[in-house]
Amino acid sequence: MTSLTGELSKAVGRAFAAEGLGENLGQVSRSDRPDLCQFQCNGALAAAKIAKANPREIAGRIAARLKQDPRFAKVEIAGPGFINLDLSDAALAALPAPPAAAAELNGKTLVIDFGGPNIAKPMAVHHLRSSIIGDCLQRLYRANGWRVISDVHLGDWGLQMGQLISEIELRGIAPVYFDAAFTGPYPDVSPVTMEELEEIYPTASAACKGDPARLEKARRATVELQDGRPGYRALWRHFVKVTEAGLTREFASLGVTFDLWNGESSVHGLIAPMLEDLQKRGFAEMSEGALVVNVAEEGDKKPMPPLLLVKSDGGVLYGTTDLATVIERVRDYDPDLILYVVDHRQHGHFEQVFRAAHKANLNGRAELEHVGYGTMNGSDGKPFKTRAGGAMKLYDLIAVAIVEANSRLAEQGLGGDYTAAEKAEIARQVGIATIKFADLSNHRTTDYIFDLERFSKFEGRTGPYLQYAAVRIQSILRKAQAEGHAIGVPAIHSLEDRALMLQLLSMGDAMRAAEEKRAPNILCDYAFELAQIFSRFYGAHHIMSETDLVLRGQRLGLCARTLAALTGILGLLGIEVPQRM
RNA sequence: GCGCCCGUAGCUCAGCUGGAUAGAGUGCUGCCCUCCGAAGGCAGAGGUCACAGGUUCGAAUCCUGUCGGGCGCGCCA
Repeated sequence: MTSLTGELSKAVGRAFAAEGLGENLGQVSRSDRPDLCQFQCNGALAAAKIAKANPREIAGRIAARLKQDPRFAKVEIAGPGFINLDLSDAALAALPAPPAAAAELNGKTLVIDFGGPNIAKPMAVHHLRSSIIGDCLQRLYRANGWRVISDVHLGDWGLQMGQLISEIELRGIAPVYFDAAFTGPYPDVSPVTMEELEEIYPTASAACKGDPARLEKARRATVELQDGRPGYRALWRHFVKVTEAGLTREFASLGVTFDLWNGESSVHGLIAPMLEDLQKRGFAEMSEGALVVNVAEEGDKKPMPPLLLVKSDGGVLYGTTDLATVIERVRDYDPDLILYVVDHRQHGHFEQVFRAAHKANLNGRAELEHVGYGTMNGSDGKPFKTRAGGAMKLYDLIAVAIVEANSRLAEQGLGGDYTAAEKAEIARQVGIATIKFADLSNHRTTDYIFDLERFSKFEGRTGPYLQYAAVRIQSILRKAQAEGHAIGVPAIHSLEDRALMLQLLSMGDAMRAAEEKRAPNILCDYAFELAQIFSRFYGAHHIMSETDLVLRGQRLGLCARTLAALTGILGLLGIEVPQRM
């Protein structure tokens, strides 16, 4: 995706270079003062600081050079030394339309780890963030030309598994899996359903919390599972299978997909060799009965505990599997970058894992980065709970949003001629859009106040507003087609045309900035501004009733381009555009 | 205790590699459907950017301190 300000920065940078100044001073951005100009460059101020010279004098020399460039309709010096720029309408119109999707590959590979649901637990609202931020990023990186491998990375190998197994033993639900004399084969059908697991897990977890002996039993079961006890493995496979069936449905309802359904257990075979290698090379050592990697570094401002690889009871931890997973991903994909889209409270953990990986040189050429996001709290600022005190299920949240969308559809009195199936599909698309946009439009690192009302709003800066804008354009284009009106090449005749064209051409900048900062909210901002600018254009000019056929064609051209851009960005956010709504 | 993050309009939030008059949505007050979809558009009121110092020609943005809030800190994930 080409970057408009990137292109302009090159031109201005050349002017700086020609004056013997740093080329990087020529950085151009959209103007903070749209009333004064379209673009600005503040490099003369920085240059003046470095050279201890007069900024306006430097700006004047740069401006003189830029005036030679016919693309600029205006080159002005303002204030202390801003260089203000306007492109000519001809230059704007001549710029290529940003492609709506998939650029050519840039040769870079990303592995992205997100979702991270756990076995035996239904997805709760707090899984929403990782899922849709991660999904947005994988779509964005693909659109920006990366080869992307996404991995759901199930939590399927830790103490929780031992808690489940031991609880099932205590309840006597399926004794065959605990009979050491049994030689198999084990039953094909799971002894527990997903609903039962959802009840068993919290019970077991609570029991372990209050009873050291009970916890010890769970620990032992975990180690035996990891060591390969056949009955435990067979039981565990049932847990995984039963859970995956539910998770697949949940992710499908969100429109989120993964290339890999790996889990912590996937790297089990890599752990023993990794431990041996780390010990042999002197990176792992025994400490307080556990095998650890010391990751403290000189200059640390805080105590940095070691990364625990093997507990004193012989079990491995998620840091162990995370480290082994780095090895696996480097081996299989040789990525340039591995992103972990995980709650920011895990920051310390990832710092340990990354340090260990770097120290032992396990990460190949891959940069490792924790893309943290804010926690989800209730309106009281405390971790979100339902009235009953439990975590709200993601499924229930989606259902609420869809019900709201449905009632709005009915309120509008529109869609009287829609079939029931079509109404249901529209409500689903609108409901999901509401949730996704409400979540993604916050900067990912800010702590999140979960508010049901917010997830059901349709006015203002919301997902449905954007869908509405796109649907309205589709409607115009459908009518134009029905009446045989030609769609022309966009041209600029008015303020509204110009503003819209500028915004359309800035799509690449938004995508680049969102990638660099791993920040979906930048895409949300862009899409909202685009829709707003279109609405002004739409309010100011007639399209279908325009009698000047050339003008009408040009406006239809702007509509078509806007629709492509809007649909494209919404696609990156994982938001679908209904045919009508 | 140590460390990280945060404190911007009544509310929910952008902006933070320093730059011109600090933005949006919502809520509030008005206006706009005998013309393409009003889930819309336009206008108005609303802010000592927590506080105090400092660096700078210039600070919401950088530095220091204070207050307030959140989070993390070895055998859970």
